Amino acid sequence: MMIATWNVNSLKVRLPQVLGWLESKKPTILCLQETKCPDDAFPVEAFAEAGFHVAFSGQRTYNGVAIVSQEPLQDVNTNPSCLNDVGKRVVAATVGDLRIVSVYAPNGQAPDSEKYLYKLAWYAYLTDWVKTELARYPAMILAGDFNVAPDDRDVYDPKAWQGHVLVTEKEREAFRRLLQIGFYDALRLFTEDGGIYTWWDYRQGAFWRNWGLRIDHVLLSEVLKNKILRVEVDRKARGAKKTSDHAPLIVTLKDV
DNA sequence: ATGGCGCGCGCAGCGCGA
Repeated sequence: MMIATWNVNSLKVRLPQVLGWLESKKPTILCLQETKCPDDAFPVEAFAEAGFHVAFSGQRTYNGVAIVSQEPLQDVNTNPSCLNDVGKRVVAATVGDLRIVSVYAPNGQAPDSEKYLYKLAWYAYLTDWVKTELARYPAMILAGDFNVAPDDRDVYDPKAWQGHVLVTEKEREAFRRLLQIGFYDALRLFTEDGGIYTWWDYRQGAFWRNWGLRIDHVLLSEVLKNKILRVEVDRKARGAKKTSDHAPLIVTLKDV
């Protein structure tokens, strides 16, 4: 099976590109973030015509997450109660034996900001909730924009980024605590190479200079960690016209 | 040090993202 995650920075603007991508890649599951799309405006029909089921949780202007799946989605949870969150940042659903969670972590703005404290608190809530969820669903995948570059290999210029949001030690700790409850960073199971990024700034031709960060991740629970065939970033999608500033991250698993 | 781009909202220019 192939599971992908993509922060699309507005599903309304990106819908044609997302549908084209689904048609060419034919992923089993695609998790979306930053749909910026209220639930009553979600393009359910467009996905249905393309042969995909959807689960979503969105709002105007900000945030918004979805799961797009070839197989029907069951036990959809759009509002984990212990997440205590005003933003729509998590949606979970079951596909066969797999529990899938599409995640959009807060950005954090700046290390001395209220939003940064909110981000750290949000990670603590997420970790608590995921722990409970993992006890119910041993085969679990968290896929999304975690807004943390786990270590300096994941940053194009660690010195320039030092002290900035996305790379601070507290954020990295929060991310590691999430992993410690029983998850594995799929890319790091596949390769130890640095310089693999999923986001590039729109400005300064950052993509063409490969000034990027690895902040989108697919996290696999223990029972799935030995099933990886391939992990790749679809840089071609990032290089397209009218693109998101994130590229899709694709994980292929065997026997799932 | 700042803003640089793109989006939503809404019709100007700002807040926000990362």
